[in-house]
Amino acid sequence: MESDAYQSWAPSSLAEARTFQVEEREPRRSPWSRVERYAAGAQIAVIQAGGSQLRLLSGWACEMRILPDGRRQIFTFLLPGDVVETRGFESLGSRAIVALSRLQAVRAESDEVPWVEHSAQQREQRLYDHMVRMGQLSAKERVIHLLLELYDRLERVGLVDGDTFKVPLTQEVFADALGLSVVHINRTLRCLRRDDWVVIKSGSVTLKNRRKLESVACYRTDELSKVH
Amino acid sequence: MESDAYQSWAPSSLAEARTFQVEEREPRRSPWSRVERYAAGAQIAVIQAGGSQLRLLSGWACEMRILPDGRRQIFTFLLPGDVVETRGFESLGSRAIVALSRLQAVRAESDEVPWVEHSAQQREQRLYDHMVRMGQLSAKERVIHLLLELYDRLERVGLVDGDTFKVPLTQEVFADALGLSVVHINRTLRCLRRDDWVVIKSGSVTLKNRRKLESVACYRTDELSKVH
DNA sequence: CGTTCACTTGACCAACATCAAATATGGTGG
DNA sequence: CCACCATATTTGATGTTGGTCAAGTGAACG
Repeated sequence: MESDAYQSWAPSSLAEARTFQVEEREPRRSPWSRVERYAAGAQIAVIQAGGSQLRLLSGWACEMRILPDGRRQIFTFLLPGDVVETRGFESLGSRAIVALSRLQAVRAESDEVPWVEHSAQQREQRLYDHMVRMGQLSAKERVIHLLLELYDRLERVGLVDGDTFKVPLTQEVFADALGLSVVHINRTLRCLRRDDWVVIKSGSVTLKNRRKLESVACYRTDELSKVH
Repeated sequence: MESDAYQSWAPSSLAEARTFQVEEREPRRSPWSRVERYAAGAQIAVIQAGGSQLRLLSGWACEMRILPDGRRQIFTFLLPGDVVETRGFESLGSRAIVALSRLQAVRAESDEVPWVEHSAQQREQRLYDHMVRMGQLSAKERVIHLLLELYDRLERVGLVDGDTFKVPLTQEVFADALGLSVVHINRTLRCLRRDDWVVIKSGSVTLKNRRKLESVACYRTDELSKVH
């Protein structure tokens, strides 16, 4: 299951990406009858008024909010296999779900209910982890902690190759997620590279010595994620 | 409906407050048949294994996590009228619910289901707001933003007197909630007092000029909260 | 090849943390 | 009512983290 080529995300275009674009769905070889496709930067949640749920097949998205003065906060990342919660979005766009790369998704079927619920639980768990990151961890810890989470989640759906995985995120997206400036994200990454803890190269991340990283960042593999 | 006298919260005792204490329930004049009582610092969630829900009658609690190195993150405050979520706590204590003052609570009845769900939605909304606070706002903004949230929530249950309300929180609790040091919380409060924006005196908070505070802190009154 | 966007780096500064100590404040027993 | 204790608040001095501004590099794309 190869994911789509990652496409860069123009942050300037994102702010006014109120117009979503659904590309033509074409059957292809995918076993899914109704695959929906979205372009990077597309806002994909608001259209789901009916309260139905989408499951991501490939590509990344995020939940975010934009403040009146332009500051952005990313709440969580949505990865292949995740179910996109679209309930509750009637309550005025305090959150938006935005594609971070090209995306494929399908409607969740009724026989997937347990999976959908499990996904929702994990998502809530991630919100708490993310709050700890931003409230208690230093910049270096935050980056490592987030990378470990991404590793674990991608590993679970078979998207990790050894200790390396693809991350279609610009440093600006990292900054908006972790509550840091782009410049400081950059310096932090350089540090991690210098100490040979994490190798980041054009969308590819390699975690050396996972154990050490876990203890440095107070990362605790979440029990819930092992269910199922 | 006068709330209980607030009791101070000993942070040191909190960490090891694994033992909850349920005081004797006495009928008193309260109209509730089965009122449960908790002392300040008591951990109240873990005992609810059945997945039933408690509704707070008086007193404050919080959801929090303690990191292995002792750092604490408070996720949200639970106020009178709120429903304490106790589902999902089987998933190993990644969160604890702790009383911040003396507390009274009752089991939620089955005819309260819509209210319970509404409370859960609001709680989720608060988690997002809190992430924005910690990720994007400055110290001054964070404090104001939080105080505005508390004001709105207390106002909804009739616990605001004019522009003044009681807050049974130490500055350390504020610090743990907002991801700041106690010292800096203190200095920030002094600033707010100096500029005559907020008056804080022994557990009482008065917000002068709410409009200005809202715009300073990027506070947006949440539409969801007006439902019901 | 010029444009755009992401990444990188340096210089500088503001926000916030840390350490230490002094000063309330509230609850207690006498 | 007072003295005492523990905890909370306040303040100063000082250091660190991370933000801002600005400029430059590099890579992708038409």
